Amino acid sequence: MSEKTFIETVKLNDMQEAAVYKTEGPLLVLAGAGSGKTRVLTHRIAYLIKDKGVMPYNIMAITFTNKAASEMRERVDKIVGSGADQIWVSTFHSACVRILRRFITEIGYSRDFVIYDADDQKRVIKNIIKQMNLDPKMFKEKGIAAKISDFKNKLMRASDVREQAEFDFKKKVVADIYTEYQRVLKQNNALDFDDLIMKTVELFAKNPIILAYYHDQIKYLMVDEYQDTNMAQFKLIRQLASGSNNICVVGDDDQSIYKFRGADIRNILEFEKQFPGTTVIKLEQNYRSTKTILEAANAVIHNNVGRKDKTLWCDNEEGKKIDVYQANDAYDEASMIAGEIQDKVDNGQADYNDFALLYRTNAQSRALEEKLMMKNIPYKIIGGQNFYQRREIKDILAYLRIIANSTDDLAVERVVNVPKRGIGQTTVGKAVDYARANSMNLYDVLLDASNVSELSRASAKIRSFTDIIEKLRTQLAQISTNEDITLKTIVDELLELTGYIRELHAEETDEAEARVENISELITKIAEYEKEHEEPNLAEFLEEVSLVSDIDTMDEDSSYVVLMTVHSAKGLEFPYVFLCGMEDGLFPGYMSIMAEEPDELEEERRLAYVAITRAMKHLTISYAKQRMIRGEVNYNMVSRFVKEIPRNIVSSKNVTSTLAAGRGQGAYGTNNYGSVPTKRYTSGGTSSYTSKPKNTFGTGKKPTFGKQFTVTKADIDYTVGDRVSHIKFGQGTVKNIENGPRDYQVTVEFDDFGQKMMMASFAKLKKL
DNA sequence: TGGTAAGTAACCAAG
DNA sequence: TTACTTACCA
Repeated sequence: MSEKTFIETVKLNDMQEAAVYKTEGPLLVLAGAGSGKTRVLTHRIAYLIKDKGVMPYNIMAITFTNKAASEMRERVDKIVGSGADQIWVSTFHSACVRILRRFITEIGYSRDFVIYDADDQKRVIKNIIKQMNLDPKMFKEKGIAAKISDFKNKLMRASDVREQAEFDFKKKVVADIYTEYQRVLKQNNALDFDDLIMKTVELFAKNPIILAYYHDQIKYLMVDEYQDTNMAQFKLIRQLASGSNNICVVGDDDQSIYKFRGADIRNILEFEKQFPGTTVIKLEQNYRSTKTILEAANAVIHNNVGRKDKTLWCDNEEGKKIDVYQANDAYDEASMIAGEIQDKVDNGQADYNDFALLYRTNAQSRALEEKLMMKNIPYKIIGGQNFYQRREIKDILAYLRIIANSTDDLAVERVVNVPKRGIGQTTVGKAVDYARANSMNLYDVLLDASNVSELSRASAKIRSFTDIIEKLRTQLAQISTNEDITLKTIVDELLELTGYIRELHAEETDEAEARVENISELITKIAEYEKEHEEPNLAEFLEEVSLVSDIDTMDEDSSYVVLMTVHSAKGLEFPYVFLCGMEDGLFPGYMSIMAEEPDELEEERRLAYVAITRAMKHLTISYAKQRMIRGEVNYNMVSRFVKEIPRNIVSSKNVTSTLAAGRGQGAYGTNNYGSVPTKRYTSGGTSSYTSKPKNTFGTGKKPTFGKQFTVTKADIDYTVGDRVSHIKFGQGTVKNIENGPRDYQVTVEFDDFGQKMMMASFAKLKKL
């Protein structure tokens, strides 16, 4: 760290600076929440390029989401001006795809492989279980999929599992399923997510020359969110770093929250052992949150035993106390939150995108969504079901996959009878059997159906399917020569030939209409892709799509409240955070309370720590006295994590509403709180009980279709005086339309709900 | 073969 | 509560 010519250093503190200048050799940066680790990474890259003269393409940075990757690239770009596009910034998965697309033939796969998601995996496993005549009660596809994933994260092949199983019957069967699973994937020319990492490690292990090629390229390697890497990822990093030994990892053991999917905290705790000569730098100054929020976070996380000792501090203002609300049920909780948001926005204190609603489980989004919709607050739900996992989208993509890759049997199985064309289970079963018996691809069997006696009766129907595929394939082949044909026109044609949209319209339900909208969104995405790429390529599009996570679609510039799980929120920050459903049994989850190992509870506590530290200005915590879970009403106590927050920085309140009123006493001051805990764990046992279903106060309405609401200026086809319908409020008459800065403000007099003012793009009004 | 009714398992988190 | 599977009939 000799020369400090770098302009930006003025903005960095000593520790951050040290991390930026320590470019050679292994470096472990233990970066507490909000301590500016992204800033360190971006400045480090900028320093390498500007001051050390390192070529951008000699730098690689690995992140967990595409969003983090593109942000990093943007920020580096701002500092260095140009060349940032040549830095290899990507997620583990896309980096591996890129490597495998080039070299996977070396380990016996074909370069045009497709990527199977969780849904595809389950289908494959389900087929195998059926085919092996196993008891589906004992072998559930989800459980098996999780096991296989675990094995792969530990780089164990099926043969390794089998060896290890010895006389363990069940494990042996699992090994057999795993073996067959790999065979099917290979036959379908497919890799699953875990394969992407594992096969890359395998490739490098088998082929030092290829690894050397990457060593030549990657002189400086950086890894973000290192605490969440699993064993396979660790091996990969070690392989890549073994060339230059310039490896910098950034992470925080207190924010390790992905143990359940194989993350191994030892990767960060034992980094120094794995990379001798490591420099360790701790970033403990928080720039994100108020003193109050930080104090709460520290108080909570200090109850964990297995952690590297450190304490975050900050120079920021004291800030307001943390609000803790007791609500009667999830609907009260949601109303309270929606009300608070609306107040702050109306006062001009905040914009919608300053708010995040965080919860432990995706199911909690329902009540919140409903109340937000009631109040016309624009929102976006992140996670749960990803856009590309929706049924209609997967159907269309399956067609595209077949067109692009005829060996993808799974895709064929999925849509051969979608929309219905009279090809039933029996027929598909026969075709699958025939294909297996003759080691053919399913699609080739279908093509030849008229010559297969078992299929002759259905051959006309099968023909109607293969004709579509063949026609589209011909078009795809002409895509580069005939300028009238584009990916978009192929999809249009696909929808036309299959009648997919017509079917949906015929249903005449809101849900079907939402699906139609999703499909048009998909078409838009395809068109965008084509615009962005010189030589659009269907396989490449499918690949991009399969690696998109839901968080990648979040857009800070749009004005909406975001709803997501605490897991999804890792790495993000928001001025105002609502942490909902803080009840023992929900957060921490029932399973972790019951677990014998304290590890599980500690992971939940880290999760709570992550949640609290997302907040910049103010944190509101809420819990409900009763909550409906799976049709049963649960009565839970306030979360033990809330009790771990010092009382003097908490302001507890009761949510009063027509429903809660009269139900008596105070929020968490009186009934549930007990004494301020100073000891590690509060008294054991379960603090929640469940009653049989009884009358619920909920409205019984369900606003949730696939579609979500984002704010882009809408095209509106109605004017003042028109009759319109709203998804929730029913019919009404348009009273006024104002052209606002971002969107049209529409005032509608609803027949049943009175006058409402709403944003056009959000309200999705339909002209009648 | 496909539609509907009844039955049942699932909600813990994600790429 | 909801989504998905199984059972039975047209």
